[in-house]
Amino acid sequence: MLDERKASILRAVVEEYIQTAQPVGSGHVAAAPGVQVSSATVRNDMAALEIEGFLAQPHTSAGRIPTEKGYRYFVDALTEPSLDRSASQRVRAFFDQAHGEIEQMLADTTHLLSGLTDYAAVVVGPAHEAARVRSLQLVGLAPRVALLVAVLGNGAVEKRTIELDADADDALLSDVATHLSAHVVGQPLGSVALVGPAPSPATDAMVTQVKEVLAAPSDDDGDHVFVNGASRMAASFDAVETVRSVLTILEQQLVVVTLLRDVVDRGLNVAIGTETGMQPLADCALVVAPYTVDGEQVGTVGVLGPTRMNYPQALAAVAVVGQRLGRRLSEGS
Amino acid sequence: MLDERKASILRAVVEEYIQTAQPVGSGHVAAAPGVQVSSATVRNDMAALEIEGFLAQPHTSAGRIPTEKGYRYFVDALTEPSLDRSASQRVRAFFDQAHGEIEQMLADTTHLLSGLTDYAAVVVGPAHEAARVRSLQLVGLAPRVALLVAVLGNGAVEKRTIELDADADDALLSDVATHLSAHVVGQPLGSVALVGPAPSPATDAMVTQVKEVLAAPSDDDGDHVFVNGASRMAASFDAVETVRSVLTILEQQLVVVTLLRDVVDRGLNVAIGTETGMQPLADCALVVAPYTVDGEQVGTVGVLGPTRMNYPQALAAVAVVGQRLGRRLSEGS
DNA sequence: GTTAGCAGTCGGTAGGATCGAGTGCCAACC
DNA sequence: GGTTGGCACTCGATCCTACCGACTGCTAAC
Repeated sequence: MLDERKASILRAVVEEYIQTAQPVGSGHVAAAPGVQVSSATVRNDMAALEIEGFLAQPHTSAGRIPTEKGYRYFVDALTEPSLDRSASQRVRAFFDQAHGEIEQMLADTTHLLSGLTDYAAVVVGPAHEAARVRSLQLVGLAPRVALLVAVLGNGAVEKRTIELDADADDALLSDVATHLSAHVVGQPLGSVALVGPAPSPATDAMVTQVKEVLAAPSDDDGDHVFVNGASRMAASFDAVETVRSVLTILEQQLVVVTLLRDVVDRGLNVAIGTETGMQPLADCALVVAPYTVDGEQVGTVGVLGPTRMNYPQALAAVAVVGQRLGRRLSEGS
Repeated sequence: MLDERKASILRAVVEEYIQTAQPVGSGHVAAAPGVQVSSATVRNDMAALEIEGFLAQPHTSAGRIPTEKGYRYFVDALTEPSLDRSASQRVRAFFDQAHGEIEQMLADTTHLLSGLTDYAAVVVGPAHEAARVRSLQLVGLAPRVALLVAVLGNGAVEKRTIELDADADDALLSDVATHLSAHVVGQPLGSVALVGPAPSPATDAMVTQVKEVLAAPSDDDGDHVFVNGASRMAASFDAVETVRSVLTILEQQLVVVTLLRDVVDRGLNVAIGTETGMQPLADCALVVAPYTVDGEQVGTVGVLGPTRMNYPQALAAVAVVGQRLGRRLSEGS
């Protein structure tokens, strides 16, 4: 909807503002490669862009800064950005050596992503509910306390403490576990179906109780979120109050998960300012990418930075990391 | 070593500075309860306190602020502080309802502590190495990948991914696990002793391999640290650079663990500014308390705030929470 | 040893001048 | 008609100065 030249001018403003954090004047834009007209012409177009809502002026005699709408246009107009050589080298190296516990790997992924972009990185891990149970075990901790341990197909471990109604020795627990295993192993944790009658009454009562615990949603809503690089995020802002309120968001895991899920569900890969739907993130932008394991979306990676973030780089990094992470997680299963 | 009156004056300065963050003048000190002399006398003593290194003057014609040495004297002179009613009520309520996974409980404890003090809270969990193995299991994830899952006496679960040298079916894994269990269950995870010869050659080779993995220190050094309330910490400082560097520290789990351990090992319950041994924490103070399970120190709780923190409150909160946490964790075993 | 009084210091704030980056507009130009 | 150079104008940022006020250190009296 913007003509060629205005689009170039908008792009020049965004790019310079991202770099300098200073309002951009017509002179600078005219000097930018890709803009071949005089500063007077730029001024005319910038005035128009302001009226149309793409740019704003902090005060009369200052340059322009992009509005949310301006960033949005800029982002939408980006051609598929690609990662520079050294960065993609880092990504490759990381995933080549990645191994071990899934949680550790997801946490390390936030390190990688944060290091690549210099913003805060977030990784939402696969929901345990969706993974198939590979093994189930009951371990007694105290006379009336047992720990239910379920190993899932992707290597995650889900555990629930169970307060038993009656004393149980190891043999009984073992019986219950064996009985449950027969019905639960191979099924997704989230859809634990009916379990048939148990061999003995004592076992049966306990089976029922354990099954209830198993079927109940886990304490943490079954979501696993890893955050890293909050300090890098802090460096992007100069008002400590902004930093504080963003930190408050990042500390609430449930909020972070919901936020990412919302953005992904809306089909976006970037949420700018109020597009995030969170007031404290008005000065932030969120770049996300879902990742898939065996063709199914199971999680999300993302970075959180200032609205004036380096979108091309962040988009490329998030896309590549999401893709590689999904591929890596698909290998095991 | 300070006479009565100087001590009162120092205390008055520290208390007011903690509240206002403004240099404290002689007039204010003279008006403080506990100081019965005129401002002129206070001035004389403050000059002396400055020479002795307890106070500093940001500039001539300003009030005084406490130095590290001043805070240190103040803290050492504190009589065992106690928590106010509503706070101890909160602590009691928390531990009365606390239940479930140990990790979740430790994480919730950081919430509690952060909420009580309005600073960042840290809890270092019991090292898995020290806990006795209650159950051990091997679960196959892929033809040559197995997950070793050890349930520990305190309800924690330790897991290690094992890349097998040879293919293994469930029966073989089960054999190996059974064999290992016999030798490992009941022992501390950290001191997995020799395991006798296995029934069959195939089993034996795998037993050896798994035993190696089991004996190796875990990826995360066996320490488990939970941090919360970084946003509250941020609110205590007005230089974003300070916030950033403190966040950088808090993000490095290993550094945090080492830091707390060092402080506890030195027999301190408060580390002020450079006493922490970390340059970025020069403006911070750390209040810590170890907690014991069955009489043995297994972890640490602490809060991190500005040097001008509310020491009495923080000390009381950390002490009480540490004590209750230890007691709560002792129950189960 | 303590206190009242007083001169002196210095950061913080307010008012005013200046500077300069940047704008909007207009007239000329292609 | 779109583009451009020129020009008057705006307004934040910077610097200076004056001033205020919260302190201090010192001295002399108690």
